[in-house]
Amino acid sequence: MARGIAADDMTTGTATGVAADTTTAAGEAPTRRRATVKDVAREAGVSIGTVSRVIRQESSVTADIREKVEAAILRLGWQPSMAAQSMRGVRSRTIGFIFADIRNPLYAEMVKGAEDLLSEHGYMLIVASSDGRPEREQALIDRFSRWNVEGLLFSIEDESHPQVARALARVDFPKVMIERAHDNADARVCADHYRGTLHAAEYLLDLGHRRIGLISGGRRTWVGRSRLQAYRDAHASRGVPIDQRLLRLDSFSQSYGFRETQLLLGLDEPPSAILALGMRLLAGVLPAVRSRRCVIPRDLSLVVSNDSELAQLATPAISAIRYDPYALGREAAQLLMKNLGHGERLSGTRLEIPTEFVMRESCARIAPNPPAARPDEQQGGR
Amino acid sequence: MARGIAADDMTTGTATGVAADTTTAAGEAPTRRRATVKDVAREAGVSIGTVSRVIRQESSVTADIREKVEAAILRLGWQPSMAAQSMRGVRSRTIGFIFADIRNPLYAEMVKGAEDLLSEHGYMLIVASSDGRPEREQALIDRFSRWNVEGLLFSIEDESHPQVARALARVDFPKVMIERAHDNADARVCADHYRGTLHAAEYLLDLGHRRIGLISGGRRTWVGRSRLQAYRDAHASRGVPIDQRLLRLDSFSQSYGFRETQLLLGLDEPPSAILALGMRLLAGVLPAVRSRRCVIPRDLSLVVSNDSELAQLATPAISAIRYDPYALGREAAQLLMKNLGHGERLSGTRLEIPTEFVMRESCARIAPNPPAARPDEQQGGR
DNA sequence: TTGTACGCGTTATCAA
DNA sequence: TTGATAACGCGTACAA
Repeated sequence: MARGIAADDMTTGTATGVAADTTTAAGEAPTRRRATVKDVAREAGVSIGTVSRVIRQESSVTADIREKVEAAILRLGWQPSMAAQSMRGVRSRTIGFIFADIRNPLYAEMVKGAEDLLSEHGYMLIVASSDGRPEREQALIDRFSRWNVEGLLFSIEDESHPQVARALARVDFPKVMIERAHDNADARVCADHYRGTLHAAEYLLDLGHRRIGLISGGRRTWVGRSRLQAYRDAHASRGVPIDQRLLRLDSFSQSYGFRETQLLLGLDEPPSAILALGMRLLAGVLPAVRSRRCVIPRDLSLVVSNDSELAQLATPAISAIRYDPYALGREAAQLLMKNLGHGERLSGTRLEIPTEFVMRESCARIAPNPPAARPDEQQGGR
Repeated sequence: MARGIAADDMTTGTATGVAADTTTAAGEAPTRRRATVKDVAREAGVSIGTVSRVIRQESSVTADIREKVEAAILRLGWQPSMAAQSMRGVRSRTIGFIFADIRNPLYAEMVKGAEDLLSEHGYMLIVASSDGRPEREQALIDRFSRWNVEGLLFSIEDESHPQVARALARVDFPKVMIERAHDNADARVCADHYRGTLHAAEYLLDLGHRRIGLISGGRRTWVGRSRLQAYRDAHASRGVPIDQRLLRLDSFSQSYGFRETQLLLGLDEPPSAILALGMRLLAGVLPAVRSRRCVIPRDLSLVVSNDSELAQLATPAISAIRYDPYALGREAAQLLMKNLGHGERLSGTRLEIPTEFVMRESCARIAPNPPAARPDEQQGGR
């Protein structure tokens, strides 16, 4: 009576059969048993083999029997148990995706991209975040493996962590790294951060900037290394030396962006430009800049990565290094599907998503004279 | 020979053991079989029952045997198959979460909140997005059920969709609705949108606004209804009639925000204030406002929901109705855990997350005289 | 074309 | 304390 389900079925169907719960004498928990093939077979008056053949779309079933079975299935609301199917070697049609934090909009986009492509292939995506903790990454890999996922999309936190490497090695489904490089993966998909960063750094250098702050994270990942390398190469190509104190490479977090911006602007020789490379940094950089009554681009030029609504709509609009994370997720999933198709792995495949530089209003040319004494910068007099 | 497991074990003994693959004579696919209890039992020289007892932490196993078994497990890299365990009724320790689109940062926060709480209880969260399509919602519910999830967090798209209602009814685990109301769920957690919207609307009315545009979505959900009700009640309490043309209630999308803002501002009698209630609307509203050379708050007052970095850092900063989606996700998961604990369902529980109004610089007082002719509004006199 | 019986990898119940 | 064995729900040879 608390649950109208059984009652409803009774009145309508020929016989609810097993799916209906056995309400024990008193008003106890209405624990209802899930229907099984046997129940369906009995309900339809056939054998379990026939039921199995019906749901597996085998052609060797006569129309009327098929109808009877399908009706019974509908009546009982039966669905084959994944567990039992899985034990018989039926594929799970499921892909796992592990990354640090779903709150990073980039990952959210990638997840959506992957999910869309996978669903086109009848696959389902299950995601879990690791918080960037290697133990959790390892636990999740193991857990996914126990769930019989058929493949894994993974954005590892520390590419050189031995435990995680071992966990990756011992599972036998294809693995695609996202924005990372790893020997134990079959393929990787990354945005072209090197080129994007190179372009941005050269742009700033060519505007005359000689002290460019770099705020970013991911020291232990391919993304971090590419960006730093591009920053260095740009300086080398323009013959500009790098002041190590301008490098702040320990985190992507908003609070880190805030703190390090303040510190940079407080230096004796503050940078005249900042590269803030990491989705959430901008929301920390902007308040820090404003708190110092610093005006962009007059007092400071700024380039961020990735693009965001905030970068587009801030005043002034912030120039950004952009790429399409949705496409990245989609490509990665695509690669996984290909790998699943071939028995052999297309190992070593490496896909690169292009980056583009979106020029807005956050950068200004700087006078080539040394900023030692600046008598005229009081009110930005023309 | 096809599966070298036994052979490998023999030869290596303590070393890599079974997990290592046996590349068959030619360069064939190194298809590796997963180890099972039997393998472990054989490796450790015990029976499978003992192995099972070891991993289930039963106390009735002597220390030396336990050690032998654990060593064997480590050597073979064995993990009990979820499928087989599941068939024996072992709980999956997994919760499902269904919503429209993970790219909505609110959901991302909720997911994180739920995930954090669940992991404290040894549970794992698996999420999937429905794209707001009822068929997909239904398919996902069924799929989760087949995966033996123990509970479901769900933000249904259309509360009155019969198919989805039936899908919900036929699965027997506890279900908690997120930001929605539904008879077939055991509990619900919502933000107090009514109060938040009421406060915002009254605030605008008290500033003298008489024509307040409302842009939002979710007609078929509790959220949408609460907001509209609050909007109406605020007007009623201030004795202000509502012009139906100011109501734009068909979507939460950014593009909808852009289009409807343009349309509203193009009316013969445009609104003097806009309530944009939906996370992604602001990114559409702002450009639309700017494209009309309309200045906030001089020409238009604006209040949005939910709060965001964009609202905080835009110029001027935008007043917002705020709540904590992380807490919402966490509370919902908490409720689910409670439901799992008790055999009986704490049905009908309803939790409300408080909203607050964050006043910033996007609203201005408006003169009480009718805006029919406005000769002095050329350059914002004074 | 349909039914029967076995096995998948676990857990749990018996005996020993 | 340990070992043998019967389930669990499904897929599938094989028999009818």
